[in-house]
Amino acid sequence: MRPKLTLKQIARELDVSVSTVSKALRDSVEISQETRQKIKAFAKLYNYKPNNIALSLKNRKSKTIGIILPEIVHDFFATVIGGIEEVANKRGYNAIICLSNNSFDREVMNMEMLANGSTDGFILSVAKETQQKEDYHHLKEVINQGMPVVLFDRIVEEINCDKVIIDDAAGAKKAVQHLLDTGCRKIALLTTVDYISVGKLRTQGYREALEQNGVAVQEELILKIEDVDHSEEEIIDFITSSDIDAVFAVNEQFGASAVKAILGKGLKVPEDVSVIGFSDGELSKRFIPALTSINQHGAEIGARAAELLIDRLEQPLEKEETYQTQIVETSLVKRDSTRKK
Amino acid sequence: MRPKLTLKQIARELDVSVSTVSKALRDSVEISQETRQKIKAFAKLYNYKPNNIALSLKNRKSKTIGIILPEIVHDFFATVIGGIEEVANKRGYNAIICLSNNSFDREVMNMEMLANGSTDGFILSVAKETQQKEDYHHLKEVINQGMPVVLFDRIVEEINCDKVIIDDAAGAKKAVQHLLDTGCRKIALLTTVDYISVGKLRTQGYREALEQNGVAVQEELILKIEDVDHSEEEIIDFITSSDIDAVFAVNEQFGASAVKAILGKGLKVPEDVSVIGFSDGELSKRFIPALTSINQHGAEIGARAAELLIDRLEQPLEKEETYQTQIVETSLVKRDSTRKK
DNA sequence: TTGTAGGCGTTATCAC
DNA sequence: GTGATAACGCCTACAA
Repeated sequence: MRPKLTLKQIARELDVSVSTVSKALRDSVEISQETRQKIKAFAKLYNYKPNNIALSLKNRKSKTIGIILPEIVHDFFATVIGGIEEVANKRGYNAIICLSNNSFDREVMNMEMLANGSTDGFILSVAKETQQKEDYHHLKEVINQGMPVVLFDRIVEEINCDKVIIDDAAGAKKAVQHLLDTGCRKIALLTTVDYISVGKLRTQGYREALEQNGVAVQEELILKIEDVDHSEEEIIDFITSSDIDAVFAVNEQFGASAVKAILGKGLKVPEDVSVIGFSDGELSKRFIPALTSINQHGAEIGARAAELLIDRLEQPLEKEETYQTQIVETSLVKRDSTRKK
Repeated sequence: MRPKLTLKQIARELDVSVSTVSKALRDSVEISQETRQKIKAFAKLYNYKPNNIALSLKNRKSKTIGIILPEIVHDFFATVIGGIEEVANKRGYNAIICLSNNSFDREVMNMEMLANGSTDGFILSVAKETQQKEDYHHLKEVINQGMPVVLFDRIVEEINCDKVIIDDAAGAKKAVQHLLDTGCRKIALLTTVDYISVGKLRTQGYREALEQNGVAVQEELILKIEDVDHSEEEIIDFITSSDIDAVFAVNEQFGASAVKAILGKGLKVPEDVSVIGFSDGELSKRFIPALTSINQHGAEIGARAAELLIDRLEQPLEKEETYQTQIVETSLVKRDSTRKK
């Protein structure tokens, strides 16, 4: 076992000073060609790599961005990570991911841990529990210490920072409009409880689309799901007892359950009932029938969030605090769970 | 904006020395009750948190474990992360995740970055490309430097370290046996190319099950899929032109595509053709029909890997190098894509 | 051309 | 009971 090589060891080995080694490795002209060659050869031979921790401490920056996510099983978050990593790596940063599992405490813990030097800034989507409690002291704290934060997807209006969101309401409108255009009138909405920002916005888009098309909103066609773990049962009960010709679901899981409920009722998709889900992930693509859905362009969101964050990090001085909110457009992906026009 | 508080600042503020502050905060009896109180109150008031980077540098350990995964869209890896985090947090460690995206270069980059002080050890599943190239110098390097590594799922036989695997071959046998027991005889296998260790093992289990039941293996019923991105087309072509009464797929995506192909052929699942997939994720659960599958117990794998790693980290001295390979048993989850006995 | 000294934030050791 | 000093690994003015 050979422990990691340090400058000091190289110096001792080659009988020069530590600073000579340091300079030589950074190709400083102060050092003679000869010594430089010798030192670099030695370092290469023994595969010297500077210690990141020491560098972070010295430079007071880690060239690392922290990503904190509520969960990871959803394709959406997985694609966002991809987008972040691509930009981050291109710009010389590394990304480390922590999960809050939708728990407020874990979110706070993770942030505190990473904020203590491990990370130069954050990209995060807040936990469900955090949105419920409306306790954002950890975000404020970090921002206050001068670490930039970029929120995405599940954002917090009242926090002053850069944000990347999708046009949730517009996306929902697009979905419902498509249902209306293909002849549906009794459109059910499967959504989350209101404290989830995106659920709320998508619900709003649903309402607007109906109203603008002169279709009355029927409150009994709206199902707000609280307990995601038992969403399927709830959805099946709801759909079995409702008279509908379409379903708009705020995520693809709910969409899949809706199809199951409809088929279970002996009806056909899309002939009798059309279905659209939000989030265009694996499930939508692989499902039978493949689900028409609203694509959130996760990679794009991640990429923009990363650009925004790194821009902030590298801006020499914080000029006028003009935080941006970038909006990524969603798009409708037509598949087999809705009718042709 | 108020930058992070340091010991030095507290010391200056309270007009004591840095070491006094340090000791007071760690409740050293050397310091008088009075000063201790005062300092702790101040620290609390201004929310002092020690700088992790400095601590890491000083202690030469980070209390952090690095997780490197080939991808994240698969539920399997997501559940493994959950298992790791739970154990890690319970034992006072944090976990940071990096993705290789199945690229050799990214895997190496990520390891080198994390190995430079950010992490005390690794838990990883190697990238597809790495298994193909059979280049494991980065693993050897890190182990050589005294950092423990635990491999799981896609492991490398020739690397000497702790491992956590599932009984891939036995799991596959279990699946195929179930198909045989429910009357299937012409069982197709949808697998990956051989350099993927788990694909190879599952293929082996398939063969053994057939042989032990006196059913001849028909090579033309085995499809080795190279390009996962176009797996669906390939699977549909294959199934359309094959005479089969069952499909065993080495992952749930392939299983879902198989069902689509079968239905497309005008046959029924499971009446005409049964389907079993490996990995019991969201897709299997939500699919219609819900897929019978082999559960890999990802959380259990993660938990064991973390225990193994932390044990190594905390073992005072490395006694006799007796690396373990722990095997987590899979289980068959019967759903609606296979017949009842 | 090379080396010395100081500092990033922390803690352990030893001196006062 | 308190403080100065050195060290973790690295970098950079400044001195020699």
